[in-house]
Amino acid sequence: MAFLDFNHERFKPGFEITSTFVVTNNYRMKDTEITNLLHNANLRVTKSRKEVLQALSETGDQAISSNEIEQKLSEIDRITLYRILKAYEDAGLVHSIADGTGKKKYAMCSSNCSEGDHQDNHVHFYCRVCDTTSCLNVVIPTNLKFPTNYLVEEQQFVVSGICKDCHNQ
Amino acid sequence: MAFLDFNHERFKPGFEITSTFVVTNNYRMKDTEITNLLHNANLRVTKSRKEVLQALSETGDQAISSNEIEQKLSEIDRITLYRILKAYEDAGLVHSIADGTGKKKYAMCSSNCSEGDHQDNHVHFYCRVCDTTSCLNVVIPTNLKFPTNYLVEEQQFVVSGICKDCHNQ
DNA sequence: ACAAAGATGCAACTTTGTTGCGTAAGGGGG
DNA sequence: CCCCCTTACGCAACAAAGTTGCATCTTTGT
Repeated sequence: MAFLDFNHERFKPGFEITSTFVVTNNYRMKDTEITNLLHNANLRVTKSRKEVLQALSETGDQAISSNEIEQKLSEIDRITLYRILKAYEDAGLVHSIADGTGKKKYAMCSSNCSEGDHQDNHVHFYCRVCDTTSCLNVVIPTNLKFPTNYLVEEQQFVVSGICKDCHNQ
Repeated sequence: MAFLDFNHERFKPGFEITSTFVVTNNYRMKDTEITNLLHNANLRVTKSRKEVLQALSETGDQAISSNEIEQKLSEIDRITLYRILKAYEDAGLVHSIADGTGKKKYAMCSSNCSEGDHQDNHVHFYCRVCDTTSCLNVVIPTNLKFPTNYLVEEQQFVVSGICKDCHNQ
């Protein structure tokens, strides 16, 4: 856990991003992969749960809302979906983003998103043209000089504007 | 406007915060001040609008929800309040924060928050204990090395955890 | 003071999200 | 393979946030 004390220390996060920006794959997971993922997370394997993970893996780095998942799956119950997403978030399989649109967006955690004390420490981008939120493969460094008094548990860095696809038109 | 291109340039914002963390005043604005503020923003001066600005100025650096404002004012219509807040946001008098709670929080813009192309470029902190969101007097620098392709218009940096008051107990 | 422009207030509605509870299904033990 | 406990599902009902339309009232420039 990092500490904040803006009175005594400089707030100098010192971004030093080493990774370049690469769009993560829109990989359609195999059934066995999904089952293993659920097993490892101590979650029961059900039809709905597998479908939700499937849907999230297909969208890749693009974060989608509960409603969008519901439409992709058509058969799933709305309330069940909420509960599944909550379970996934608690388990660290999925992270949610408040992108300013008022709707929570969900995306699969990448492998570097550790369970338990899991932080979603990458930058998100919201495009106001195509109304999509995506995960950028750019990590908010955890070695920020956060001083005392404030206990920092999570950080969300959402950049909004126009994404590369919409901007090139 | 800054540009993003994670392929060619390092995402190296290079935080260099010069201001220290100081809680801004919970200053109760005078009636004439409020009137001037509205005039300068080309907004009509009405009872409700003055009261909303009053309420927001009283909370100071603490961002509050539409609902909280409604309760402080008791007489105001819920829908009118939404419209007032929208008008204030458009005019650059007020900025909103998506702190992850699902409710939009509002706070007055400080003087360095320029109108028009107004960015709310300071860090926000959400405390999960007292359930409050506050503006930190710490600015996200605008000289981030944002390269091409992505057009960056706004940035929101929300840090959450436990605030100094709740942590010292 | 008048008239146009704009703000207000009410109704009705949509969307998002939550809670409770009976039923169905998963999965470990025998 | 079946039983049974635990957990997930699905429905209803509800709560809260936010939007739209429209008639009425208020502000403000002339």
